[in-house]
Amino acid sequence: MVKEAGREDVGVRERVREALFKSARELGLEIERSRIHLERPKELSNGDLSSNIALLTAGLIKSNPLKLAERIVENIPIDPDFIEKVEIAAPGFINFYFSVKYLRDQVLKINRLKGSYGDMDLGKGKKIQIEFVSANPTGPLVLVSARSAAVGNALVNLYKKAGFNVESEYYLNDAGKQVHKLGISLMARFRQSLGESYNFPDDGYPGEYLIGIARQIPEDKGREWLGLESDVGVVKFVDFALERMVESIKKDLESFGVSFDLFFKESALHRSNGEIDQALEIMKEKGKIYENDDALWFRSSDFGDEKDRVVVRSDESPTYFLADAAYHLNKLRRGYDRVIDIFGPDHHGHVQRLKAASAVFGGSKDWLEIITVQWVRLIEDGKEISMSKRAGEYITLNDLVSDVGLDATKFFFLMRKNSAHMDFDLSLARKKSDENPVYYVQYAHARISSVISFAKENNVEFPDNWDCVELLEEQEEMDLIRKLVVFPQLVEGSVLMNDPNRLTTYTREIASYFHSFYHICRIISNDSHLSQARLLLAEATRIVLAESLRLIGVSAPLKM
RNA sequence: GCGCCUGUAGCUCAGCUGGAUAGAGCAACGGACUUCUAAUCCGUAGGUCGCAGGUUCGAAUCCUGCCAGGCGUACCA
Repeated sequence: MVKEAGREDVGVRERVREALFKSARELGLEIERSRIHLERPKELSNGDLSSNIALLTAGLIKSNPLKLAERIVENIPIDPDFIEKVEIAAPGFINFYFSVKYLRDQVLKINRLKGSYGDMDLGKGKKIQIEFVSANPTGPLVLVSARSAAVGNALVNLYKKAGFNVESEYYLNDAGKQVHKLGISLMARFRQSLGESYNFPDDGYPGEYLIGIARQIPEDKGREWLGLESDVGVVKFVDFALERMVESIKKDLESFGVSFDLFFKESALHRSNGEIDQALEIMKEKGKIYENDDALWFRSSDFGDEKDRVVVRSDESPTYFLADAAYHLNKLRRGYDRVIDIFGPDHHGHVQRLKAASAVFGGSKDWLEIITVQWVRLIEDGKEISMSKRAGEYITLNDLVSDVGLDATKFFFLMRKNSAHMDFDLSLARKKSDENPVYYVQYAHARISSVISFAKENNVEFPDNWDCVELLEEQEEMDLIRKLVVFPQLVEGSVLMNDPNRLTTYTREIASYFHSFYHICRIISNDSHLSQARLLLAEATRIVLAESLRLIGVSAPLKM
């Protein structure tokens, strides 16, 4: 029932599209429904929805677009309670205006549906997995990972709202050379902690966090590990380091408000006759493997990759790529209808080869979608903060959150589209003032909450009879409602584009429209019916704002 | 060299997958609080949408070629 209502909102375009389609067909115009494009004009004076159907088709029947538009409009079957006015504008647009009744009804609908407003069934329960962050557990989470975390988390929320059955996952690279280096680095730190003058390995991880972890190793244990044969001993250090690193990454993500259904360990794929072997076997069966220079190569270039990729090295060890391919074989077997990977920019070279592997394993063309989130630069007082991962000097997720706060961090990351390189302005994010867009939006929510409690104190209650919305007629009221009713489309659009940034922009617009309304229209006044009507509108705004913020993972404070 | 991303107001960025007069925030300037939160509102100013072609009724958006920046281009992950 609730879902139906949400779908109907997205179906607004569908209703208009259908009317256009029927009218056009009456005129003998054969046009595919899907080609009838409806958009929201920038200028309110151009209506709430606009169609370019006449412009598109006039050429086909050698007619003037304006005249054709007129004919289409003449006998268009549309409910006047829904669309009040249909106008034609040069050079041939057909503009639709929502009726005032329709808009007022939406205020009531939002009040009725509350947080479920905008829920929809786009996904039809399809099972979809979103994998993100997946940073190597060889150090604390850095800025790009933080950005991926913010984006991934928001997408999980959005897909759920859109009716998908979503699982979130973190792929843990707990095998391979980098992890080995981590162990060696920890061993070095441990030796140093014993007072040995031990040279730290050149290609080790020099960050201070390993010094801290080294201190946690009980001295007798550590000495025992050093006494073991070097291969076996290093593994002890690897395991210790991994356990602590994973623990701290999980903790950091949790305090960032991001959780995962599963942390999938790469090592699970490496067991004998495990998925890595099977993945290779399938590639061989499909004839996509050949040998060269003692190594095994995968013909990813058959699928649009720049060149073929090594899957088994000449020393017979599997590459990272083969493990990653095997991981996707595993995902495929788990029966997801779709899988989304969120990559950092340093991994974009992997996109084609992974898609190639998925195709070989039998995944359909759209089964695997890869989103690339771009780099983040930190700016302070107008200058870039330089970081060196090599030297172990960098700002972590934790540093950032404790500096500017949880909400500002997420909000800032989600203000940009994924594919845009972003400058994170620390000085601005830090400011708890009107200059900071997060507080602008949160302030609107706090303000509404405050008005609602003020209303209660003054015995203005939410009405049982909702007829009072008929008193809503001011320009600011209508403009605000028009903004609110777009919410379901925003949810849908964010999902289709795999980018939550629109929603963030939207929260700023809602806040702005509300503030204007607030200044022009006194909410709690001597007119009790009008007060109730405006209270309903304020509450509807609060609901949409709170739900939008929830989706992007930002809190909606009652007071500020 | 090749591939991916980016180039829009002084700064940071939107621009709804081709629409109508290109929009916000910050910074600048001028106004608005004895009444529900001034962390707010209203107004002014600010543009060759990197450059050049092309596609069409119509281009910031699509195509081609340049220019600039970032990243990738390992039998590392």
